[in-house]
Amino acid sequence: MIKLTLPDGGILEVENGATVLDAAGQISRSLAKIAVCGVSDGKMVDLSTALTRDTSLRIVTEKDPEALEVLRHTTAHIMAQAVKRLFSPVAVAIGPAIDNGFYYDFDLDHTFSDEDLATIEKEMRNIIKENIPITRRTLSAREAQDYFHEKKEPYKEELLRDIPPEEPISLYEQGDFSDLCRGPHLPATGRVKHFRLLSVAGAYWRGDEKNKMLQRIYGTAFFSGEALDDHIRAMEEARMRDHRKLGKQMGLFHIEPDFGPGLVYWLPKGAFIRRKLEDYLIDELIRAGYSIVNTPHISKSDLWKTSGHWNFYRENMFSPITIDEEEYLLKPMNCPFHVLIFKNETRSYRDLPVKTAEFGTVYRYERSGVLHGLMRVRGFTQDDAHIFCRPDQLHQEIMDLIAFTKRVLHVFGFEKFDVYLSTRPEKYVGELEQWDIATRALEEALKDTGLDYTVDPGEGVFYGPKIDIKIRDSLNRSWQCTTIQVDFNLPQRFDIHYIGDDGEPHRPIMIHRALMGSLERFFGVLIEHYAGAFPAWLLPVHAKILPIADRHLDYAGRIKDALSNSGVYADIDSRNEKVGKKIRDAQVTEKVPYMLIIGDKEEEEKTVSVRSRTGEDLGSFTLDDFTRLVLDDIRLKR
RNA sequence: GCUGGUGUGGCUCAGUGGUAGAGCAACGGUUUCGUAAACCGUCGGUCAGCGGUUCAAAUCCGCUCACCAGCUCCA
Repeated sequence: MIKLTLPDGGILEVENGATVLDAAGQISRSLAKIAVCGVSDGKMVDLSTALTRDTSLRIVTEKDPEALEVLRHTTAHIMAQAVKRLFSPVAVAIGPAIDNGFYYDFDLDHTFSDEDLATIEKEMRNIIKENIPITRRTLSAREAQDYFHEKKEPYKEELLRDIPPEEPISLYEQGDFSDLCRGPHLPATGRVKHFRLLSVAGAYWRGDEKNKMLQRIYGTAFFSGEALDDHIRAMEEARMRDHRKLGKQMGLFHIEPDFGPGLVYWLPKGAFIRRKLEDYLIDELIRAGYSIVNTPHISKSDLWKTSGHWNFYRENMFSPITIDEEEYLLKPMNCPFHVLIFKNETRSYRDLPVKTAEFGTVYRYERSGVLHGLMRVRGFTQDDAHIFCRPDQLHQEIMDLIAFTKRVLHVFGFEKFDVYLSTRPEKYVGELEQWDIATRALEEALKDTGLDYTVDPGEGVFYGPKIDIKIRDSLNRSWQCTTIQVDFNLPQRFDIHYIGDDGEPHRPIMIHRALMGSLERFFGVLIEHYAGAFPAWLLPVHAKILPIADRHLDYAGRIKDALSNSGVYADIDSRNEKVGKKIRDAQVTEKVPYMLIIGDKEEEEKTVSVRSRTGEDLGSFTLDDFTRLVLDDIRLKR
């Protein structure tokens, strides 16, 4: 007998050699039914794993988050098996579980179509019906090499070469299919029930564009039909919220693909919202001690040579413009200009930190395949700022920035963030020692604010490491907006300094930061986050007045004027339409916060009937009460 | 940039070799209406662009551009 320590601290005695499933069954029959795998000694193991010594054991069930990973991984194997049954020859590459599902990469001559997905799905259902046991066996590196060589799986052979020789190599087999895999897996194909293949796309082998492009099939799987349906519904919801769709429908922005892909036109309503965002932010910036500046859109290439952009960022810059035989470049960043503003006067250590902020419009060349609505464009406006500070101020400034960022993002209802610390990339400028100091400063600030963060090795900018804060929106999707970057390099390149209390010149440290990131992207995120239903404080129309018949137009006009005098923006739908149609347009298409329905009754009682865009009838209001309601919304930014 | 798909009036889409269609929007009228689409009529397209095949091309072929799903990259 051996002793198993369970998560609750209890000890379970089982026979030496009993499997994880046996142990689960010994705890309870129902547990064994929903068991997916086990965690023993901190390692995920199959249900069929034999236990041969005293150890800790936790049974992972369908309710645990890790279980989905196992399910999806197994579903990926079933998909690969189906593809191998249907097509030949096929080489399989990798097929992991990912955030919302799984994928598998294949190399074959036939190109998959959507019809193929249906066929593959059908074959997968066959495999599931066959309820094939999934078994694991381990073999030596040599055996594995021979095995996959014989099976003509060159990608597996390549993967094998990267596995350290001392590590055991495991193979998972289900009937006519086998795969190199760490596992664990479900015990049989029949355990997979609710899945869906979603799309097919190209993907480079190992994500490197120098390698061959493979075909990737994406899919997802869940333990219950409801969970799968929920997920499909959420995908549908995300499609409905797509900022490109809503932007068109609501008249927020526009792009002219024929006259400049990735270049954004802010339509009146979108431009109004942008102005409100800018006003709000400028207010906050001034309060936080920033100076608002404006700088040119182009400058001579010399500036970009000095800054290092010409060497390290050229592939993202637009081609030079020649003016009076001099070469000018469109700015991809604002930082060199802010450095020049700093340099424009002699700075004392007492002046520091100097904080310059600008809504600076920059242009970056992006490869044609990556443009995406407002999220990825070629011209955008950053809510950019640069902080020039003394070394002893660095830590506090970063702390302040993180707090400032959180405060502003909370206003928009963003409560959850993913924080990344990106370290030195392959192409970089400056000395290693300074990179270390900068990276440490960011890391310490992160630790001191108590934020959880992930290190992203090699993902920093060429001049310094950075903290990226990704926003989770209302659908729990993640967007990168905020970035905080420490830079020792530009101050050096431009030879800027301040006079210290010792009367000597000293080099300041520079922090680059963008909070919303780009106004375009932030706007896109907001559209999807709010599903187009912007809070009143950002909107050009707070209330749509909907007269029932033409004879109410006079009263409608008087209401509009009265509201306007108290700072509530109202519009009248004076079209010759029935009120149902006016409601539909105001609520569904325009998403105006309030609709004021007025007819004989309202005119008689000097009231308005208020309907919210959520569809709720809020009842009859006096004009004063309604004004107060809207002004409260605006004041509280709700 | 790469792989696959798509490109038809302002919008959403039908039309697979034989004279370009629908709904919505716009415009003109009728109707004056009580909480998610009234009715009638009118206008509007060198079918992304260029070239080719054909008696004949939105439709078949080639190139270019753009968009979409990804890969890669990033605010």
